[in-house]
Amino acid sequence: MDMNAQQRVSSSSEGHSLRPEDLAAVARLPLFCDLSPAALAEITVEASVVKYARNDVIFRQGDAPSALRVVLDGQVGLTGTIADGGETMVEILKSGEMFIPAAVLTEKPFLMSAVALQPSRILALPGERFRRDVRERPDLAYVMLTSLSRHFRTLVREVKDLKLKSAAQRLALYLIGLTAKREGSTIVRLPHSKSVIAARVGVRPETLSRAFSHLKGHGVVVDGNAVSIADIPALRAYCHEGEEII
Amino acid sequence: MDMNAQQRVSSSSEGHSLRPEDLAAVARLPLFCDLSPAALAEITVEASVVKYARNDVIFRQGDAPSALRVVLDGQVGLTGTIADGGETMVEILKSGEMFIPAAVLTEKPFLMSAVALQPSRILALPGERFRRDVRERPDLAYVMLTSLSRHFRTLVREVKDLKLKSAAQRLALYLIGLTAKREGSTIVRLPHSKSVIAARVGVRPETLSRAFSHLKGHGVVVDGNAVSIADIPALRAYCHEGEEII
DNA sequence: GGCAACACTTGATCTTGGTCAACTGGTGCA
DNA sequence: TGCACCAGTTGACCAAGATCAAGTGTTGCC
Repeated sequence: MDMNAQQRVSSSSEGHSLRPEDLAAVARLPLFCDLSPAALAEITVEASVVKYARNDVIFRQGDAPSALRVVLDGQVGLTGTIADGGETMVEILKSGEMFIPAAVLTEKPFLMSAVALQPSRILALPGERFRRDVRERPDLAYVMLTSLSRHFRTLVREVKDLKLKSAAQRLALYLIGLTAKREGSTIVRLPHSKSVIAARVGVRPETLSRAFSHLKGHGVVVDGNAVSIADIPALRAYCHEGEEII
Repeated sequence: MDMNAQQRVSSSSEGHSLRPEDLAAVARLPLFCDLSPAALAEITVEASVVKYARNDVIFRQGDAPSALRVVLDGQVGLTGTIADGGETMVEILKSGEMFIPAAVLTEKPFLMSAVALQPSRILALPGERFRRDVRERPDLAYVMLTSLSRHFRTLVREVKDLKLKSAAQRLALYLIGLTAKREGSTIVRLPHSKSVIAARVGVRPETLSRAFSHLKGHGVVVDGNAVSIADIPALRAYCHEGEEII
């Protein structure tokens, strides 16, 4: 919750702004790896990298979007807030993920605040420049379009899950997401504190606790932040996933 | 629920496919009005217009996306379904709105089914062709990107509302949306049956009824499908809208 | 070591919205 | 005219999740 312990690491004064190792890291991002090195260099001319400590606020809901951001290292949470004190985690981002492209492209105020959930390094692509690049570089526009399309579909799934599924089912889906493509039985490590996960799943921490104990009946055993899942397909079936299409 | 009473009105056999008046209608869409007439003609070469009767299914959740679609006339509902019988309306579209761009661009199965809520005329832009056009025409990619960005933000708002607001507040937001930009007091006509609105807001019809009577205490009076709102800013305040940023 | 702070859990109770059922009024149709 | 059907409302009850409160570790700090 404390503001602005962040630290600009590399900035845009002379020539190219990013340190070579940062540029290399950016080139490896799934997001930008389809772009030519030349295009990438162009796009990142005015970019900078900023470090944030845990719990630093990166921007606040309502702010004007100044830059498109990409998580280079760490974790970022996007939280929606409401006047009466309600708050929820809309999304949690990890390394390699871009955030708030829609706000930057539409030049509308942020709908969410961003907080560093872990010490993080964030790439910032200034909005004005980025919008110009998108207008002038078809390759960038295309990459953005496919990325935003994929992202859009995760949000549609989110809306459906919120309207149609129980807290325990949403938690199970979250856990399945953590297992990535593994099948059969697995042990996963929870990448966040349980209260963060609760906000992400859309329940209170108390309810998350109860949802976990409910999932015991479906082969999910929790020990601290290690979760073992006995039978992923069974868990998937429990939340009706895979019957409708992924 | 009955399938395929639809009727192809103009198709893609010889030369240009659309009737001139359809092409003119397409050119007027907010979506495409920034494109040059030449570009538009190109893009719509393989397009067709299909008519659907009320309750016709346009496509089903899980189907492979064959074409990007645009509502020329009528209303279309996008519903998400779950194996155990649960169903919800994720979105309702009216004339001039495009749907399922994300599924077409990513070539992934539909996450929702589409149903004509009213007799409708739907423009279909075949997927293969459309994807090629997007790749080859920067102007089209750019238009799609801004449109999808705007759309994305409405979904983010939806997620926040579902997580943070009560049924009555979501109904109030829906009503405010109907009033568009009007201020002060207004009377609006509900554009759908109440059961459709209930699914859209994310509650049962019974709960919608009760939410309406709850809103009486906030200056909302319902008579059939005419709704009078005494004080829009007050209603907005009731659902904490405008305090957080729109 | 001892104590405060925090994260999480568990239990009791309350609120919201869902479920089931009965009823009303309109609409279409025989 | 009368009847079946559908959309919507209302009431009684139920269930999921929130809230409030107390308790258990664990961590970090003096």
